[in-house]
Amino acid sequence: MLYDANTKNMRRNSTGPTLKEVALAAGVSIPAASKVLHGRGSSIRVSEVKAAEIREAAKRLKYTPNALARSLRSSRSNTIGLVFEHFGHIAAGPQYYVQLLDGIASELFKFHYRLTILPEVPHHQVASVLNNGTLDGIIWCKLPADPQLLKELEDCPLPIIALNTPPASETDLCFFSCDNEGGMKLAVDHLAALGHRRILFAMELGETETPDAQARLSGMRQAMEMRQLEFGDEDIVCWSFSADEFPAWFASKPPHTAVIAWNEGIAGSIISAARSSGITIPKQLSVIGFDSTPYCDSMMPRLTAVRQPISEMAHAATRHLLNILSEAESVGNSVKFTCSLDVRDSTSPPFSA
Amino acid sequence: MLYDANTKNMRRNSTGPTLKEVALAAGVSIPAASKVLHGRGSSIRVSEVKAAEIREAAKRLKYTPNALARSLRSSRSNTIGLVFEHFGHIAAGPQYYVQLLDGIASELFKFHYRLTILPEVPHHQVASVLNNGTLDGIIWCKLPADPQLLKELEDCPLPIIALNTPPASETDLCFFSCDNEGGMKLAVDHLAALGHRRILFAMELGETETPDAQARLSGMRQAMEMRQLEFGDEDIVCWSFSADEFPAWFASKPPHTAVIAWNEGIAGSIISAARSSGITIPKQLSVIGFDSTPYCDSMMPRLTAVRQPISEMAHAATRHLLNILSEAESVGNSVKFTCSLDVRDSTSPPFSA
DNA sequence: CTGAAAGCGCTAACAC
DNA sequence: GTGTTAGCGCTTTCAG
Repeated sequence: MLYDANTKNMRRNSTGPTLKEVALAAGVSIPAASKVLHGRGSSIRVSEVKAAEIREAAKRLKYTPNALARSLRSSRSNTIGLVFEHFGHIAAGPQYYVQLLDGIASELFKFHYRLTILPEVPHHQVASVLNNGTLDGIIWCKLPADPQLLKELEDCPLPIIALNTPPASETDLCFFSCDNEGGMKLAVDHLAALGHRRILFAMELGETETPDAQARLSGMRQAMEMRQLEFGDEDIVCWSFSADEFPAWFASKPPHTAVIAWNEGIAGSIISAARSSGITIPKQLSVIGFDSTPYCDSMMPRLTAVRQPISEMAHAATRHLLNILSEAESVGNSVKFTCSLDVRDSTSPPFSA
Repeated sequence: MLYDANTKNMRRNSTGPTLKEVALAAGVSIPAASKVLHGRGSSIRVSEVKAAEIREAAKRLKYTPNALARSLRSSRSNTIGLVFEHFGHIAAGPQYYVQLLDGIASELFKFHYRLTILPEVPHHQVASVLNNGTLDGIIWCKLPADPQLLKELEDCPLPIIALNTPPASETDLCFFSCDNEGGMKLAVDHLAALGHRRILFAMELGETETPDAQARLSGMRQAMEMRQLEFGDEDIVCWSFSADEFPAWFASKPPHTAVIAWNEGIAGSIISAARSSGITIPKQLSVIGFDSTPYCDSMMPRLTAVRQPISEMAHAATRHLLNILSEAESVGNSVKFTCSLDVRDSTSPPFSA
């Protein structure tokens, strides 16, 4: 005997008809229907006649497979989770974030994965948020260098990719990042070649402790040292987005002739602050930003900026995760991407030169 | 007898320990453990002693509830799906999209919902993509006015909110949109008050057929008519993002003294095209954009723009969806948000005036 | 070729 | 108080 039409579980719930109902309608067993409609089960062979009936029934009933049940069974959700440290910034902040998101999503979609954006994950309970069956893997942007967090992540059985995070020494997570040091060197070299000797680094409030920030700082330090240019604490400033304090700063600080900004957002606010203080850029002050995005072209003057290959990085990281998922492939390969410099109009030889 | 320790299902799979293992470790039944750890089941009462043991076991084993199983049982995934018509634009396009995304996400996270970004949904198989158990509700941005699609959506048992979509007459979906007509009227009024009589509308390639676009166009038409200003096909132009054709256009077209741009992106490209052609803005040409975002402030001159309350709209739409979910509340309330005008520096009386 | 049976991990109704 | 019994919808042996 097959399935009883008046079992109480036959109620049409919100998810629509089930495989059982289709099987019933077609007069076959559930596994048969499963095989025909989803083509999995190895040991089941269905005659073309029955198969046609099953397909017909499914169509007529508008059968929709329940992904939840399938995932529960197969331990595969076909969904990747994205963790953004400081997601709140995504709209307010630089374009950088969107490009990352875009790159990840487009790659994922190509392979029929879904993307779930997670709220900020409490660092002490990573597992319960991530490892709950709904996610096949994680991409964590700007993973903080908190050793305890790293430890927890390693205990988490899910494959995790740290994107835009410089590799941390003592773990075997997989890191995708840009060569921050190299990028800073490009910026310093460009300015030095133009004749600048005293250069300011403008950080963003709240970002100073991130691995990225540390890397850029040390990159700048090295590059300046290499050219025997002065670079000390006085040459590092933490900018708030409004930059109201600009005029005072410009008058009081050491005679910097150029600024390297933590990101395009900071650079933009420096430029507009300068403009409203009547300071001419680049004549009186050269400005370089980190991250070369469409933003940079809309500024006036157009912003010279270090370019990290954001989309490439996002693609590569995503692809790597997908590879791990499909073939249990080489985990632990960290990749560092080279930066380049997009020279636009916000840099020139210093006025005095 | 409780659970047998050497049943073969006891293997530690990738999702970690199960309720069963916790129950076993604590020497209680599965429902008891469930009740204590997740506090649901009504009819079960557990002694404090056992409860403590259960909690202890869970902690020791690092038990993580499987959200998949729970969702399957409860028909609730605590996840909202987001459909962006043309998601590809999100990084390249105007900030508008990000702000929407940001608004939705932040509201959702507040209520412990997750956000899943869906790839573009094939219009002929909406149900199978959306109604598969993994989503509690949908927010569809820029829902196209395709009647067949609307029909399919109505058949879909999931609550669906159309965000940034003017209400379509014949459905009972719920629409959240801005008053495009009113916004265009503000723009026209502003320009007319400054003395402009011939105004161009610069659309975006590929957007011209969207409901939003139609609404803005008709809004502009009405506003111009009301003031008895000329407005015909010659006054509508479709701009590609590069706007290389600007100089030719500026020389050949009717003597427009002002442009209203479909969005900030278009406006920005007009401004920079004008700049490189040696045309002064606003003196020789006033420019107004739709969507007042941080972009507008970074342009030179700063862009006068119509503001739709993007974040508010996103919040309201999200909240509404959540309400429907929690109380099966009033579906079908469409809301239209009022626009305002942010006057900045890209508009002035026409040169000739 | 095809159906019955077991079970993914969890919850809810019903005993005692 | 506490355990047993039934499934959520689907897939996968395993018998015939």
